[in-house]
Amino acid sequence: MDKNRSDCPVSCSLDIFGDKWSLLIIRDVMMKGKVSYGEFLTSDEKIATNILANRLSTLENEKILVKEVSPTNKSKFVYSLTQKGADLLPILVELADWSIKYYENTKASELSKRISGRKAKFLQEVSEKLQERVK
Amino acid sequence: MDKNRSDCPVSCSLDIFGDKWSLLIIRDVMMKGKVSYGEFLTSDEKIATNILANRLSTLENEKILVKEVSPTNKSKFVYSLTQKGADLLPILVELADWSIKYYENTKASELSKRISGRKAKFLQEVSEKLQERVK
DNA sequence: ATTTGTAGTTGCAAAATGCAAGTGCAAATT
DNA sequence: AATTTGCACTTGCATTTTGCAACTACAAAT
Repeated sequence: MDKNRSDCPVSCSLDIFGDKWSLLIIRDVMMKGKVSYGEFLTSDEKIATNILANRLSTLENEKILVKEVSPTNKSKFVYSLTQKGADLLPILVELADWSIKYYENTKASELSKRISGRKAKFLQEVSEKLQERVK
Repeated sequence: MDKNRSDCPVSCSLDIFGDKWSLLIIRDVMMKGKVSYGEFLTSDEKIATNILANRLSTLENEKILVKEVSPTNKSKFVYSLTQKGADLLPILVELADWSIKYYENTKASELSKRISGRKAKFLQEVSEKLQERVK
Protein backbone atom coordinates (compact mmCIF):
# COMPACT_ATOMS: atom_id res chain seq x y z
CA MET A 1 0.00 0.00 0.00
CA ASP A 2 3.07 2.20 0.09
CA LYS A 3 2.68 3.81 -3.26
CA ASN A 4 4.03 7.27 -2.48
CA ARG A 5 7.58 7.93 -3.55
CA SER A 6 7.85 10.85 -1.15
CA ASP A 7 5.61 13.17 0.84
CA CYS A 8 5.98 16.03 -1.63
CA PRO A 9 2.49 17.08 -2.74
CA VAL A 10 3.55 17.40 -6.37
CA SER A 11 5.00 13.91 -6.28
CA CYS A 12 1.87 12.51 -4.58
CA SER A 13 -0.35 13.85 -7.34
CA LEU A 14 1.92 12.37 -9.98
CA ASP A 15 1.90 9.03 -8.15
CA ILE A 16 -1.82 8.84 -8.91
CA PHE A 17 -2.28 10.40 -12.34
CA GLY A 18 1.26 11.05 -13.59
CA ASP A 19 0.87 9.22 -16.88
CA LYS A 20 -0.28 9.94 -20.40
CA TRP A 21 -3.87 8.74 -20.02
CA SER A 22 -5.52 9.36 -16.65
CA LEU A 23 -6.07 13.08 -17.11
CA LEU A 24 -7.44 12.55 -20.61
CA ILE A 25 -10.22 10.41 -19.13
CA ILE A 26 -10.91 13.19 -16.62
CA ARG A 27 -10.92 15.71 -19.48
CA ASP A 28 -13.48 13.58 -21.34
CA VAL A 29 -15.81 13.44 -18.36
CA MET A 30 -15.31 17.06 -17.45
CA MET A 31 -15.21 18.85 -20.78
CA LYS A 32 -16.88 16.48 -23.22
CA GLY A 33 -19.64 15.02 -21.07
CA LYS A 34 -18.50 11.46 -21.68
CA VAL A 35 -19.67 8.93 -19.14
CA SER A 36 -19.15 5.39 -20.46
CA TYR A 37 -16.34 3.02 -21.33
CA GLY A 38 -17.48 3.00 -24.95
CA GLU A 39 -17.43 6.79 -25.14
CA PHE A 40 -13.93 7.03 -23.68
CA LEU A 41 -12.72 4.65 -26.38
CA THR A 42 -13.79 7.00 -29.15
CA SER A 43 -11.44 9.85 -28.21
CA ASP A 44 -8.84 11.00 -30.72
CA GLU A 45 -5.90 9.70 -28.70
CA LYS A 46 -7.03 6.07 -29.12
CA ILE A 47 -6.52 4.57 -25.70
CA ALA A 48 -6.18 0.77 -25.61
CA THR A 49 -9.04 -1.12 -23.96
CA ASN A 50 -6.92 -2.73 -21.26
CA ILE A 51 -5.29 0.57 -20.33
CA LEU A 52 -8.70 2.24 -20.16
CA ALA A 53 -10.05 -0.48 -17.87
CA ASN A 54 -6.94 -0.21 -15.70
CA ARG A 55 -7.13 3.59 -15.39
CA LEU A 56 -10.87 3.63 -14.71
CA SER A 57 -10.30 1.15 -11.94
CA THR A 58 -7.49 3.25 -10.44
CA LEU A 59 -9.51 6.46 -10.66
CA GLU A 60 -12.42 4.70 -9.00
CA ASN A 61 -10.20 3.33 -6.23
CA GLU A 62 -8.83 6.80 -5.63
CA LYS A 63 -12.40 8.11 -5.41
CA ILE A 64 -11.87 10.50 -8.28
CA LEU A 65 -14.58 8.79 -10.31
CA VAL A 66 -17.61 6.77 -9.21
CA LYS A 67 -19.07 3.95 -11.28
CA GLU A 68 -22.81 3.31 -11.20
CA VAL A 69 -25.39 1.40 -13.19
CA SER A 70 -26.99 3.69 -15.74
CA PRO A 71 -30.42 4.86 -14.62
CA THR A 72 -31.71 4.62 -18.21
CA ASN A 73 -30.12 1.30 -19.19
CA LYS A 74 -29.66 -1.34 -16.53
CA SER A 75 -26.94 -3.12 -18.47
CA LYS A 76 -24.80 -0.02 -18.84
CA PHE A 77 -22.38 1.73 -16.50
CA VAL A 78 -21.88 5.44 -16.09
CA TYR A 79 -18.88 7.12 -14.55
CA SER A 80 -19.11 10.47 -12.87
CA LEU A 81 -16.81 12.85 -11.00
CA THR A 82 -16.60 13.12 -7.27
CA GLN A 83 -15.76 16.49 -5.73
CA LYS A 84 -12.18 15.25 -5.55
CA GLY A 85 -12.31 14.58 -9.29
CA ALA A 86 -13.99 17.89 -10.10
CA ASP A 87 -11.20 19.63 -8.21
CA LEU A 88 -8.78 18.46 -10.89
CA LEU A 89 -10.24 21.14 -13.17
CA PRO A 90 -7.60 23.80 -12.37
CA ILE A 91 -4.86 21.33 -13.29
CA LEU A 92 -6.45 20.62 -16.65
CA VAL A 93 -6.90 24.33 -17.28
CA GLU A 94 -3.25 25.06 -16.57
CA LEU A 95 -2.08 22.15 -18.74
CA ALA A 96 -4.22 23.45 -21.59
CA ASP A 97 -3.20 27.05 -21.03
CA TRP A 98 0.51 26.25 -21.22
CA SER A 99 0.08 24.21 -24.36
CA ILE A 100 -1.98 26.92 -26.01
CA LYS A 101 0.64 29.52 -25.17
CA TYR A 102 3.54 27.55 -26.63
CA TYR A 103 2.11 25.36 -29.34
CA GLU A 104 -1.08 26.74 -30.77
CA ASN A 105 -0.90 29.67 -33.08
CA THR A 106 -3.45 28.65 -35.66
CA LYS A 107 -6.81 30.22 -36.37
CA ALA A 108 -8.55 27.21 -34.87
CA SER A 109 -7.10 27.97 -31.47
CA GLU A 110 -8.29 31.55 -31.26
CA LEU A 111 -11.25 30.37 -29.24
CA SER A 112 -9.11 28.60 -26.71
CA LYS A 113 -6.83 31.63 -26.50
CA ARG A 114 -9.77 33.81 -25.59
CA ILE A 115 -10.81 31.29 -22.98
CA SER A 116 -7.30 31.24 -21.60
CA GLY A 117 -7.29 35.03 -21.39
CA ARG A 118 -10.31 34.88 -19.13
CA LYS A 119 -9.09 31.92 -17.15
CA ALA A 120 -10.55 32.82 -13.77
CA LYS A 121 -13.99 33.38 -15.21
CA PHE A 122 -13.86 30.21 -17.31
CA LEU A 123 -12.75 28.22 -14.28
CA GLN A 124 -15.61 29.52 -12.20
CA GLU A 125 -18.21 28.88 -14.89
CA VAL A 126 -17.15 25.31 -15.58
CA SER A 127 -16.73 24.64 -11.91
CA GLU A 128 -20.29 25.73 -11.20
CA LYS A 129 -21.63 23.48 -13.91
CA LEU A 130 -19.63 20.54 -12.58
CA GLN A 131 -21.13 21.06 -9.14
CA GLU A 132 -24.52 20.05 -10.46
CA ARG A 133 -23.31 16.57 -11.29
CA VAL A 134 -20.63 15.64 -8.78
CA LYS A 135 -21.41 12.47 -6.84
CA MET B 1 8.60 13.15 -35.38
CA ASP B 2 4.87 12.81 -35.04
CA LYS B 3 4.70 12.71 -31.28
CA ASN B 4 1.33 14.32 -30.71
CA ARG B 5 -1.52 11.93 -30.13
CA SER B 6 -4.08 14.62 -30.93
CA ASP B 7 -4.31 18.39 -31.16
CA CYS B 8 -5.99 18.71 -27.76
CA PRO B 9 -3.90 21.11 -25.67
CA VAL B 10 -4.21 18.93 -22.56
CA SER B 11 -3.01 15.93 -24.53
CA CYS B 12 -0.11 17.91 -26.08
CA SER B 13 1.15 18.89 -22.64
CA LEU B 14 0.96 15.30 -21.46
CA ASP B 15 2.81 14.15 -24.59
CA ILE B 16 5.81 16.11 -23.31
CA PHE B 17 5.78 15.75 -19.53
CA GLY B 18 2.99 13.28 -18.82
CA ASP B 19 5.08 10.90 -16.75
CA LYS B 20 6.13 10.44 -13.16
CA TRP B 21 9.48 12.22 -13.37
CA SER B 22 9.64 15.25 -15.68
CA LEU B 23 7.71 17.62 -13.46
CA LEU B 24 9.72 16.57 -10.42
CA ILE B 25 12.88 17.78 -12.16
CA ILE B 26 11.12 21.06 -12.91
CA ARG B 27 10.03 21.26 -9.27
CA ASP B 28 13.64 20.78 -8.16
CA VAL B 29 14.88 23.60 -10.37
CA MET B 30 11.97 25.88 -9.58
CA MET B 31 11.37 25.34 -5.89
CA LYS B 32 14.60 23.89 -4.55
CA GLY B 33 17.16 25.80 -6.58
CA LYS B 34 18.76 22.63 -7.91
CA VAL B 35 20.78 23.05 -11.08
CA SER B 36 22.95 19.98 -11.68
CA TYR B 37 22.61 16.31 -12.54
CA GLY B 38 24.14 15.37 -9.19
CA GLU B 39 21.67 17.51 -7.28
CA PHE B 40 18.67 16.06 -9.09
CA LEU B 41 19.84 12.58 -8.09
CA THR B 42 19.62 13.44 -4.40
CA SER B 43 15.85 14.04 -4.33
CA ASP B 44 13.67 11.89 -2.11
CA GLU B 45 11.98 10.13 -5.00
CA LYS B 46 15.26 8.49 -6.11
CA ILE B 47 15.20 8.83 -9.87
CA ALA B 48 17.43 6.37 -11.75
CA THR B 49 20.44 7.84 -13.54
CA ASN B 50 19.39 6.72 -17.00
CA ILE B 51 15.88 8.11 -16.58
CA LEU B 52 17.28 11.41 -15.35
CA ALA B 53 19.61 11.69 -18.34
CA ASN B 54 16.75 10.85 -20.67
CA ARG B 55 14.36 13.40 -19.15
CA LEU B 56 16.94 16.17 -19.02
CA SER B 57 17.61 15.60 -22.68
CA THR B 58 13.90 15.72 -23.53
CA LEU B 59 13.33 18.87 -21.47
CA GLU B 60 16.31 20.47 -23.17
CA ASN B 61 15.05 19.48 -26.63
CA GLU B 62 11.67 20.96 -25.80
CA LYS B 63 13.40 24.17 -24.72
CA ILE B 64 11.99 23.94 -21.22
CA LEU B 65 15.49 23.75 -19.74
CA VAL B 66 18.83 24.99 -21.05
CA LYS B 67 22.12 23.30 -20.29
CA GLU B 68 25.27 25.37 -19.96
CA VAL B 69 28.79 24.98 -18.62
CA SER B 70 28.93 26.23 -15.06
CA PRO B 71 30.49 29.69 -14.87
CA THR B 72 32.27 28.74 -11.62
CA ASN B 73 33.44 25.26 -12.59
CA LYS B 74 34.32 24.56 -16.19
CA SER B 75 33.83 20.81 -15.81
CA LYS B 76 30.30 21.13 -14.49
CA PHE B 77 26.96 21.70 -16.18
CA VAL B 78 24.13 23.80 -14.90
CA TYR B 79 20.53 23.55 -16.02
CA SER B 80 18.19 26.51 -15.88
CA LEU B 81 14.61 27.29 -16.83
CA THR B 82 13.57 29.05 -19.97
CA GLN B 83 10.48 31.25 -19.90
CA LYS B 84 8.61 28.25 -21.31
CA GLY B 85 9.84 26.20 -18.36
CA ALA B 86 9.09 28.92 -15.81
CA ASP B 87 5.54 29.02 -17.17
CA LEU B 88 5.02 25.50 -15.83
CA LEU B 89 4.79 27.00 -12.34
CA PRO B 90 0.97 27.25 -12.30
CA ILE B 91 0.72 23.55 -13.17
CA LEU B 92 3.00 22.60 -10.28
CA VAL B 93 1.04 24.83 -7.93
CA GLU B 94 -2.27 23.23 -8.90
CA LEU B 95 -0.83 19.72 -8.59
CA ALA B 96 0.43 20.57 -5.12
CA ASP B 97 -2.76 22.33 -4.13
CA TRP B 98 -4.93 19.34 -5.04
CA SER B 99 -2.69 16.94 -3.18
CA ILE B 100 -2.62 19.14 -0.11
CA LYS B 101 -6.40 19.39 -0.13
CA TYR B 102 -6.99 15.64 -0.30
CA TYR B 103 -3.99 13.99 1.30
CA GLU B 104 -2.27 16.23 3.79
CA ASN B 105 -3.91 16.75 7.13
CA THR B 106 -0.87 16.62 9.36
CA LYS B 107 0.76 19.41 11.28
CA ALA B 108 3.69 19.37 8.88
CA SER B 109 1.46 20.48 6.06
CA GLU B 110 0.01 23.51 7.79
CA LEU B 111 2.56 25.67 6.05
CA SER B 112 1.67 24.40 2.62
CA LYS B 113 -2.02 24.82 3.45
CA ARG B 114 -1.45 28.47 4.22
CA ILE B 115 0.42 28.87 0.96
CA SER B 116 -2.39 27.21 -0.88
CA GLY B 117 -4.88 29.58 0.73
CA ARG B 118 -3.02 32.51 -0.77
CA LYS B 119 -2.37 30.87 -4.11
CA ALA B 120 -2.52 33.95 -6.32
CA LYS B 121 -0.08 35.85 -4.17
CA PHE B 122 2.28 32.90 -3.85
CA LEU B 123 2.21 32.39 -7.60
CA GLN B 124 3.06 35.99 -8.26
CA GLU B 125 5.89 36.06 -5.76
CA VAL B 126 7.57 32.90 -7.00
CA SER B 127 7.01 33.93 -10.57
CA GLU B 128 8.78 37.24 -10.03
CA LYS B 129 11.75 35.48 -8.47
CA LEU B 130 11.95 33.04 -11.37
CA GLN B 131 12.06 35.93 -13.82
CA GLU B 132 15.46 36.91 -12.50
CA ARG B 133 16.99 33.64 -13.63
CA VAL B 134 15.18 32.50 -16.73
CA LYS B 135 17.44 32.02 -19.75
C1' DA C 1 50.70 9.45 -11.98
C1' DT C 2 46.64 8.67 -9.32
C1' DT C 3 42.50 9.91 -7.21
C1' DT C 4 38.19 12.52 -7.05
C1' DG C 5 34.10 14.64 -8.85
C1' DT C 6 30.66 15.05 -12.29
C1' DA C 7 27.85 13.30 -15.76
C1' DG C 8 26.64 10.26 -17.88
C1' DT C 9 26.17 5.06 -20.69
C1' DT C 10 25.38 0.10 -20.82
C1' DG C 11 23.33 -4.38 -19.88
C1' DC C 12 19.81 -6.85 -18.24
C1' DA C 13 15.55 -8.07 -15.64
C1' DA C 14 10.98 -6.46 -14.52
C1' DA C 15 7.01 -3.79 -15.38
C1' DA C 16 3.98 -1.16 -18.32
C1' DT C 17 2.01 -0.44 -22.80
C1' DG C 18 -0.09 -1.47 -27.33
C1' DC C 19 -2.61 -4.45 -30.24
C1' DA C 20 -5.69 -8.10 -31.70
C1' DA C 21 -8.68 -11.42 -30.42
C1' DG C 22 -11.70 -13.55 -27.26
C1' DT C 23 -15.13 -13.66 -23.20
C1' DG C 24 -19.35 -12.77 -20.35
C1' DC C 25 -23.71 -11.21 -19.86
C1' DA C 26 -28.01 -8.64 -20.31
C1' DA C 27 -31.26 -6.81 -23.74
C1' DA C 28 -33.20 -6.82 -28.20
C1' DT C 29 -34.46 -9.36 -32.28
C1' DT C 30 -36.18 -13.24 -34.91
C1' DA D 1 -36.77 -20.29 -27.39
C1' DA D 2 -32.77 -19.44 -29.89
C1' DT D 3 -29.79 -16.02 -31.91
C1' DT D 4 -27.79 -11.70 -32.45
C1' DT D 5 -26.29 -7.25 -30.76
C1' DG D 6 -24.20 -3.98 -27.62
C1' DC D 7 -21.35 -3.06 -23.89
C1' DA D 8 -17.60 -3.75 -20.89
C1' DC D 9 -14.19 -5.78 -20.21
C1' DT D 10 -10.04 -9.82 -20.11
C1' DT D 11 -6.35 -12.38 -22.13
C1' DG D 12 -2.16 -13.41 -24.66
C1' DC D 13 1.71 -11.82 -26.65
C1' DA D 14 5.12 -8.59 -28.70
C1' DT D 15 7.21 -4.11 -27.92
C1' DT D 16 8.63 -0.35 -25.09
C1' DT D 17 9.81 1.78 -20.90
C1' DT D 18 11.56 1.58 -16.35
C1' DG D 19 14.56 0.28 -12.49
C1' DC D 20 18.86 -1.24 -10.84
C1' DA D 21 23.76 -2.02 -10.67
C1' DA D 22 27.86 -1.64 -12.77
C1' DC D 23 30.84 0.59 -15.79
C1' DT D 24 32.86 4.59 -18.64
C1' DA D 25 34.66 9.24 -19.93
C1' DC D 26 37.00 13.09 -18.86
C1' DA D 27 38.63 17.22 -16.57
C1' DA D 28 40.46 18.97 -12.19
C1' DA D 29 42.74 18.30 -7.93
C1' DT D 30 46.22 15.90 -5.25
